[in-house]
Amino acid sequence: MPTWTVLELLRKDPEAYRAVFKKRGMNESLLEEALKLDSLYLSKLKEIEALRSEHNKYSKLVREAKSQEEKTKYISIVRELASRIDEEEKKFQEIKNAWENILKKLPNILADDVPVGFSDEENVPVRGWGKAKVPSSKLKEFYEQTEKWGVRLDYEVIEKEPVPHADMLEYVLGMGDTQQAGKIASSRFYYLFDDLVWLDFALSLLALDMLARKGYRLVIPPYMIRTKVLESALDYDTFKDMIYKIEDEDLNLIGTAEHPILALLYDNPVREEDLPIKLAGWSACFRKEAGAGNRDLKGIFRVHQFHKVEQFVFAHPSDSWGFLEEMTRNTEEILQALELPYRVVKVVSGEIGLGVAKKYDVEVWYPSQGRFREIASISHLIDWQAFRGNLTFIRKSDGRREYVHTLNGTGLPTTRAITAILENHQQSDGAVYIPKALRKYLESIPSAPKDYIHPRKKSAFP
RNA sequence: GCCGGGGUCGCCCAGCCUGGUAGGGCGCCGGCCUGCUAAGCCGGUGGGGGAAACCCCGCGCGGGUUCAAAUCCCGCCCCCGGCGCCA
Repeated sequence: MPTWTVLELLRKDPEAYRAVFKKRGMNESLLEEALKLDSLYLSKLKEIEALRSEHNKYSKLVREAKSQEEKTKYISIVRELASRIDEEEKKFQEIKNAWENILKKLPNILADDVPVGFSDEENVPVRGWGKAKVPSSKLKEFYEQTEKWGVRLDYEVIEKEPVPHADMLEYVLGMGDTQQAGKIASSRFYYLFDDLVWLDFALSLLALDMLARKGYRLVIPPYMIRTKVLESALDYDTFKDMIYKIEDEDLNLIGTAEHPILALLYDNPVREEDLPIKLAGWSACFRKEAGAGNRDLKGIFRVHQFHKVEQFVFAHPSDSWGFLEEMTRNTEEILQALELPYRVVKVVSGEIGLGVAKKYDVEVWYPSQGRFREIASISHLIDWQAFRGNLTFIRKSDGRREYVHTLNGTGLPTTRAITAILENHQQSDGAVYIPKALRKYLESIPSAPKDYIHPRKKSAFP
């Protein structure tokens, strides 16, 4: 395999790597074990190679032997060696498996400017945008999530309590049904109706169009992938309870387009001059949301199935960092087009994810909750995923392989964007304002709403 | 699902029948030569270990036979063609 940042650091500067464990709040016994296993692996590897070398030497002599007598002699030596190699290889295979397993558990390095901390509340806001509607009862909370950190957002104090998105959806607009969906599927599923269907499409179109105009290639990926491919994308042990698996087949429903897009280069090297490869994917996403408990059970904020536009970049190691900023800006521009007030936070070392070197979350203001909620997340994985999935490019100078860098980021998750719109763009008469940037995607559709989504006239069904 | 053909280095292909150092072409990189954007010639171009010499591994994946497997045998995956079935 080409040089992997993590393995290189483990071998050349274990103490620097230990600092990563400390920052992430990880148990260092994993590091000790990795160091021990790696040196055991290397010494056993050399031992076996020496034996195999002997074996090859005598095997060659068998072929070149002049007499039958000589031949018989060499064959018996080779036989002897073969059985020793067999024995040693069994032991080595165990070591190798353990070695590979532990490599897959190792955390990525961290960027120098990742804040050290172990809870979401320590995430560091870096900037904000928009004009937030803040209920007078939530002013203190708003301050604590913005100006306290030196991040300024315009705001307007509202006296009337905002309607939570779930109530907007089901009772004010009458365009969602989570009760019946719960009955026929389970909680966290939903029916969306009428104008919200158009809104869902329009949101996808807006995000795809903005990214396509920035040079991102559009893609609809497979919605199911093999387990070993998924393992290359993430720390499978941690995530396996979150993933829907197809019965009797080695297929998993994707939780995000990130994974099948990443797999475009799975065992499929590209040429150096093809980098960077920038993609904007659209897919349905399926998530068990195990461990979410009772959080966000109402409405469609946290659901098992939704549509999402995803940004993905395969980058050259020499210039990958700029894309983290570029992709974050892209997300911000989409939210600005939707006129949604948001803040960007740098995620702390303890919450960043095993494979991630640096991550920004983008959070939209929810007036009824008095807090910013995550709508997007942009991560730089360096060569962590590339190592697992063997994602390489062929160096032009010498034809050798090198790992690509991968970055992924939310473009726009549509159902969550709908909740943000229902919260931020609700009017006193129950209608919902449609941001101007979305309108051109609705204009060509005669039955679609154009400037406002109005509550549905009551009828018996649903 | 059945029958047949196929999967070999970034791409195209040979080698398989008859087991014994994986070869050619294209592309790319470097060098040489010739002064002219060309052609020609030489070398390099899968992975690992090693300071290096060099050694080990690698022919879709996994097993087996053998002193020795790209090559023979078994299972699986994928691609192409034909047949069947079909929202």
